[in-house]
Amino acid sequence: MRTKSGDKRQCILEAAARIFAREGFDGAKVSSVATEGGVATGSVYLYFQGKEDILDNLFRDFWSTLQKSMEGIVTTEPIERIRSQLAMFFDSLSQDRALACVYLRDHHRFTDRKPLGIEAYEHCLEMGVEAYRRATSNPPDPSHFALSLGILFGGVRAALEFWLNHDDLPLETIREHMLTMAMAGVSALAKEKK
Amino acid sequence: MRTKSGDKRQCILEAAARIFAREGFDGAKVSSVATEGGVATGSVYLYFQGKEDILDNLFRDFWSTLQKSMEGIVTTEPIERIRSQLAMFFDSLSQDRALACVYLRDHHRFTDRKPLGIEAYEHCLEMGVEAYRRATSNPPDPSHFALSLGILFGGVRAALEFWLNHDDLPLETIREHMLTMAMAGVSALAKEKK
Amino acid sequence: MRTKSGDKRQCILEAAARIFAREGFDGAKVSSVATEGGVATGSVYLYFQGKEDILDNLFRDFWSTLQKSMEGIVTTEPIERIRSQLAMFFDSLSQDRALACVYLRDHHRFTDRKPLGIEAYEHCLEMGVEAYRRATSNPPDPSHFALSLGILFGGVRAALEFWLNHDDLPLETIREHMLTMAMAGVSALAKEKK
Amino acid sequence: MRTKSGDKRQCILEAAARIFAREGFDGAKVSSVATEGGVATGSVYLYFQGKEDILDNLFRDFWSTLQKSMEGIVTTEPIERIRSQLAMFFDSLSQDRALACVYLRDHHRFTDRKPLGIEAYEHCLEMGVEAYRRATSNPPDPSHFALSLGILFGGVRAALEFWLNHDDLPLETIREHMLTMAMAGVSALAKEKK
DNA sequence: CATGAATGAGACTTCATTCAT
DNA sequence: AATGAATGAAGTCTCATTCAT
Repeated sequence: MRTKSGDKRQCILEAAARIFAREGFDGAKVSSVATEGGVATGSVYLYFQGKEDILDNLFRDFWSTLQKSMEGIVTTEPIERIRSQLAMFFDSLSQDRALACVYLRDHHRFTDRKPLGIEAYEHCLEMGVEAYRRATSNPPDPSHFALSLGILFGGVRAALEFWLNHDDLPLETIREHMLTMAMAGVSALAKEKK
Repeated sequence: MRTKSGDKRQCILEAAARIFAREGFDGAKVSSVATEGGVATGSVYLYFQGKEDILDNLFRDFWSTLQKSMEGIVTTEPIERIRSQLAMFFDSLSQDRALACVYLRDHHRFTDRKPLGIEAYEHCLEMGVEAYRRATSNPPDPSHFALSLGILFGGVRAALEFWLNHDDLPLETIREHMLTMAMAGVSALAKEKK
Repeated sequence: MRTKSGDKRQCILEAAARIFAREGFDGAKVSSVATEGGVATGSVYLYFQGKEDILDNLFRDFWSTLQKSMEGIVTTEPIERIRSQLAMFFDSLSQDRALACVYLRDHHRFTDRKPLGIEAYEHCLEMGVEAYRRATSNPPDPSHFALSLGILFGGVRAALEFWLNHDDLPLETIREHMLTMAMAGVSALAKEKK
Repeated sequence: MRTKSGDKRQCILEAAARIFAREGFDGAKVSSVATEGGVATGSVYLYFQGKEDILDNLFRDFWSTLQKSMEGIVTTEPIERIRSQLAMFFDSLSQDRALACVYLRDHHRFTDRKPLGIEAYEHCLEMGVEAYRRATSNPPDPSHFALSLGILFGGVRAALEFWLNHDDLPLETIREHMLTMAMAGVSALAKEKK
């Protein structure tokens, strides 16, 4: 209860990110989250349905923010759009170490269980696919798009993992490195498809 | 005297892979693993120290096998070696759906806690770095190598995840797609470094 | 908010004494203690670290009480002090059948593992040794004191065991009998030392 | 299987004494006993009904031996007989540290559960009571005898406990000390009764 | 007789969730 | 709304005993 009740929800969310990052979702105790958030255990259940719901909200908020950012991309040049999207995904996570940690470790949790998951997530995916579709002038095969995107984002995630586990390279370097590789991959496909 | 059948150990290991794949490591019950393996709960502890030890062994075996395969690569051409390594990694996992599932979800478990983890794993990493070093003729910066490799393998993992979650693309297609993108990334870096 | 009632702690402690008395420490189930105490199993762990901690607290409380009683002894006559101490030890235990039972059976548990155990226990010992020292005017040999005291208390314990196992003699009789024998032993030594 | 099969039983018994002494009866694993005895786990069950039966046999053998010794006492002088009996009890146990340890810690186990316990034990008790009866010329009150004997043996046990836990006094000293105190107690009662 | 792998019941403990205050 | 004590279901691991060899 360190601030006015309005952002207690936020406190819990942030505390959860830190605790989940440190202990893993399964290893985290609701009571630890509460303590870290300066709140009583029971209060957590005033704002969330349960432990799982906290994680869902963490992800929902993340994708929501990301969606808004993505919608701000102005370039219409497809390749450039993809690049921006990857960069934004990278930047969103690299801004919050704890969240990144949780996302990289546990994102399968919401991916797996909810094929029809979070709305914002779906939107982001669509934007990605859309950009991808236009980057290649070929007959659309949605599966291929999804696969390519998946691989690209896999690369971004790996870059972020590297960032979390090593201290020897500056964030900016990692980012550029990743983008270089990713865009090379995109180009390769764009060319191949022709 | 009944002899400790090595085959029972294997049963447990395989059962564990299936159960871990379905329930996640934390969600999996040792008793479920035992049942799935056609063994009494207590027997699990004859072959493994505990739940965690099963996972470790699963990974150890995986890397061990992979290491042997990798050592069989004959090409000396660096780029070609990298390609082979990525392919082998992909192939090892795509051969065993359950194991792939576990690996993709929980590999951070052994990565995180044991920087100096499994020997075979270290060897594989070294081979990767070595190939990478020779693929670029520049002054060696180990960090960059590790980063690049990490990104590449992140891509492979993502491709495998796609395979696990979708049924619409044949494995072979996914594999080629992934390799194309990965090798494009490698080339881009090789060129850039010059 | 329900407040951690100190009375619940006491309930558990008393229940534990009864259960430990009946089943022995190793044979006792935490769940039985909880049930006997009218509490949920998990609640036991709100008040105690674990099963062992309950026993420790049982003993700690016992020695604590005994220490306070002993400090109330006013006689300065050494022989009389010893008599009072033995009587008090006897009386403390004979007041609580269950505790006596536990003590007589399991006191080695805390004696063995904690040479530097409970503070109150140490104090009681010191008081005993001190009285003993003054009862004999000879050059002090701490080991002999400890041995003599040990034997005396062994006798008290045996008397209490008799009380627990037989119903044919009134407590008071047992007490006097024991004190008579004990004090005879003390006198014999006091004389011998001259 | 370190010796010819005949004394395998004895091996197990001795191993059990050592293990029980170290770990306590409840803490001891049958498999540890087997290992310590140079025997397979299963073999233990060829010679004994189960864990408990080993303890029973340990005690049975002890009392059996003691009984034989006691029957060899020649003095007819009652006081002297009591002294000899106490001494014999002390000597029997002080000859085998492990057994003493077990006896002192766990003798309640067979005392408690078997009021009509081991035959040899009963005989020893009778001999004690008989000597005691004759040491006092009063109308017999069996309960008093049993109580007095109990107290005396409690003293002996305490002396042995001291011996096990301290190294600073020679066994002989402890023995004499104990006997002096015990006999003083006996005399006191003999006198009082008149 | 001997072996020791296999069994499975059962114990301790944890922790998500509830609810009295 | 807030609290945190209380709950009790459930999971990991142990170990006495059995039994196939």
